[in-house]
Amino acid sequence: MARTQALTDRPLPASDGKAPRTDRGRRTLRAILDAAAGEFGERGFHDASVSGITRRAGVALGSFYTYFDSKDAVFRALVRDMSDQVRDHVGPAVRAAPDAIAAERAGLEQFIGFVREHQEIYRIIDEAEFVDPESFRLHYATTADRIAQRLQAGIERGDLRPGLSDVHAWAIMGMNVFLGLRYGVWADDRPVGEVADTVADMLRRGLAR
Amino acid sequence: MARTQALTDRPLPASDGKAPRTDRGRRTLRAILDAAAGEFGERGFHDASVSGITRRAGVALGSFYTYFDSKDAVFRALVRDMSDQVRDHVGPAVRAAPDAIAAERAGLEQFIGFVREHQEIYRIIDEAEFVDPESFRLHYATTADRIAQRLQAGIERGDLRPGLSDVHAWAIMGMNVFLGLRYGVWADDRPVGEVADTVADMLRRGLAR
DNA sequence: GTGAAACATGAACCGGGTTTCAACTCGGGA
DNA sequence: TCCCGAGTTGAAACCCGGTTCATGTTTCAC
Repeated sequence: MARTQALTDRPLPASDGKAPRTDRGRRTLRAILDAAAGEFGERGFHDASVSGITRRAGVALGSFYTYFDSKDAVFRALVRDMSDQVRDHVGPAVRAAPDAIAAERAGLEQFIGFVREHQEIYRIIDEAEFVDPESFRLHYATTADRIAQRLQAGIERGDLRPGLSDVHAWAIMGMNVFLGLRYGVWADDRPVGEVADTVADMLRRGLAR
Repeated sequence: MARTQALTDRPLPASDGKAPRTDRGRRTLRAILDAAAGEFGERGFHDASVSGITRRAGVALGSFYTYFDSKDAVFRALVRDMSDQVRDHVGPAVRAAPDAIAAERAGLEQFIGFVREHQEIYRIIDEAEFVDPESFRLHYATTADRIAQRLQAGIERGDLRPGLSDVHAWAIMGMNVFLGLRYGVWADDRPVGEVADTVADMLRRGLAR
């Protein structure tokens, strides 16, 4: 359950008015967040317990409430944090791609790779549909939006045919999410590159004979 | 929250050894299942309560335990039931399609249509990822399998190019699920047929210029 | 060095929801 | 008509985890 610090240096996501003011406090908050990712990832929101989080973090139960208002609040913080991590991990490779199809290929490849390192993101982001619908919506709406912008850029560069819409963006996102689940979380019986190649080929030429 | 009886006449899904033996019992079980679909669909698994289900069903709390061993058990029964309903609703149109791309188009069209009538399906099947992972896995694995079989048939008929694999099947399923969420549940700002046409075109020719 | 603010602790409180159960009613076969 | 198993009832036992809070400890600016 390795946790990488996100690339950009955001303030640590505590509840309003509960941001730590000393290094000691920042360390404790970090420990709680990492523990929460583990606890929620393994047991799901409902079976996860605040005392389980603090036990993993090696702090007292009460310390949790120094930084978060509730169990919901830490979950919300985690969802935003993971959403940002995905974006930061996928972005660079996408921007470095030579053309639009290659960009989508790179996006998928990076995404599945990220998922293999952070299998808990499915349990956390998907469960947000029930625990924190706002964050869930936001995550997918902005992701689809980024894809739509890339498609638009591809059209303008002449890589892609005109007339692509948000429907295409949502289709691509859906593919990526399910391929990540199947080949990143459930099993790794195919190399990431092979899956990405297959999809890139499908996006380029379609399936017809 | 209309509920259609599934096409095939399966025994009503009670817990083991708790199947009703009289008509009166079958009516009560049916009422509990329908109420459960409404309750879980509106409030999600953990906010839903057994007393909420029995209140909706108009039966006493204790009657619930005549038919189900636990809150988990009724949820499990519901997931399988909805999974079967989707299959039964989408199947006929897919089989009637003239070629492989048309079949996928029809499948998506039917699916989004079904979702618009049964928005609770996402709350129930998606939440199964946490409440009943076995059913969740089963639902998506068998769905992907059916798509893979259709692709294979399409290849043999000469509609599709050879070399399509389970990756393509999972990609298509992912597209469908997310398009159903976006254009079936979140908003209906595009006609179902338009979404289906867009995807069919994408599957046929790809996105490249 | 000192004091005040930040931080840490964990027992106890508390509410809510699942499950049990013993008493009761219903309905259909003989 | 009578009988008995199937079905119904809802109060209460039971369980469990989120949250609070009074007390003790650490940090750091001055």
